[in-house]
Amino acid sequence: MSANSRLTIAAHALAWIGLYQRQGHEVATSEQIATSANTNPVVIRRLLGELRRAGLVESRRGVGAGWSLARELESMTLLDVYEAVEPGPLFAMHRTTPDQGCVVGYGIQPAMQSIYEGIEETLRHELARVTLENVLRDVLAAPR
Amino acid sequence: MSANSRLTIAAHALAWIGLYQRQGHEVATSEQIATSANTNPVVIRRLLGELRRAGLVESRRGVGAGWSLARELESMTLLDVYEAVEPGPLFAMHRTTPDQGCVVGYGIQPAMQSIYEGIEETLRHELARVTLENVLRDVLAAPR
DNA sequence: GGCAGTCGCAACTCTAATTGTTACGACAGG
DNA sequence: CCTGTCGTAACAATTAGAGTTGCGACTGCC
Repeated sequence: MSANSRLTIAAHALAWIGLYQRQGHEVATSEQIATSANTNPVVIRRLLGELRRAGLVESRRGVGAGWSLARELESMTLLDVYEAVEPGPLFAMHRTTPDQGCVVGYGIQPAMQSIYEGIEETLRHELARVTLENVLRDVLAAPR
Repeated sequence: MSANSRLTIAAHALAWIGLYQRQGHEVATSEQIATSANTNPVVIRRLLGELRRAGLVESRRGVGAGWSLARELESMTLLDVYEAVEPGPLFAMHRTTPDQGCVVGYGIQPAMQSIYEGIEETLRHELARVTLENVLRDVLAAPR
């Protein structure tokens, strides 16, 4: 599983913007964030675009353009970020419909679906317990 | 996320073998299971091979060959299956190392790592609560 | 009004993982 | 020896994500 660093990069970007603003700057550019995350500015803009749609950040255009937080880091959780950047469910069903003439083939999808839903609900709960403020604090607490 | 139906297919196969054995048969072939799951027998053999390494199933070769359960369905949980068939962690880090000269780039990976570990631990707990016997019961309970 | 810096977005390539397919040797019972 | 099935390797097909390039849109400043 998981060739999927979207949540990590999104948290990185938010922590970076938050810290930068606390240092007195108004906006951060996708270029600066991309340098810190060691990736391409367009990748950052795409992710931040999804976060903007979710109401977590804002962007300005024109000269002195860039990104800023739409809310305090304390009020954002990893669940907000997860829902903004992760499209699909955690576990997938069969990619082709199983044999509906077989008892197992017929019943397996509803069975797994409801099991998976319960698990994803628990995952959401866990993600909701971590705020981006927590993340930034942990980041700054790393020993040098 | 998730172009990943391995856990689903593995659970399907185990439920199928379990039910087939309860109907009095000794072994199930990868061909039969593949028909029920609507996929290729080699895909099933590969998955069951991983489950065999984990001690969940056994295989016979020669004439009358096939697969059978190594333990009762009640004693297998989705966690056993998950660990047998899913290689990596749920969430990935950056694919390239972030800028170690930046405070955020330096601290983000340990921070996210420890958060993710806690979340995966919770996920494991949830998966361990569901036995394959539960799955088979749910499968058979599907309304026709 | 023109210039410069940055976002917005589309289109494309590159890479990696999973799945599907084909092929063939190994094995065991009749 | 023949047959059916596993074991496994090799390769193609599919998909998702990440990376790149290009260019129009926007806005503050000169």
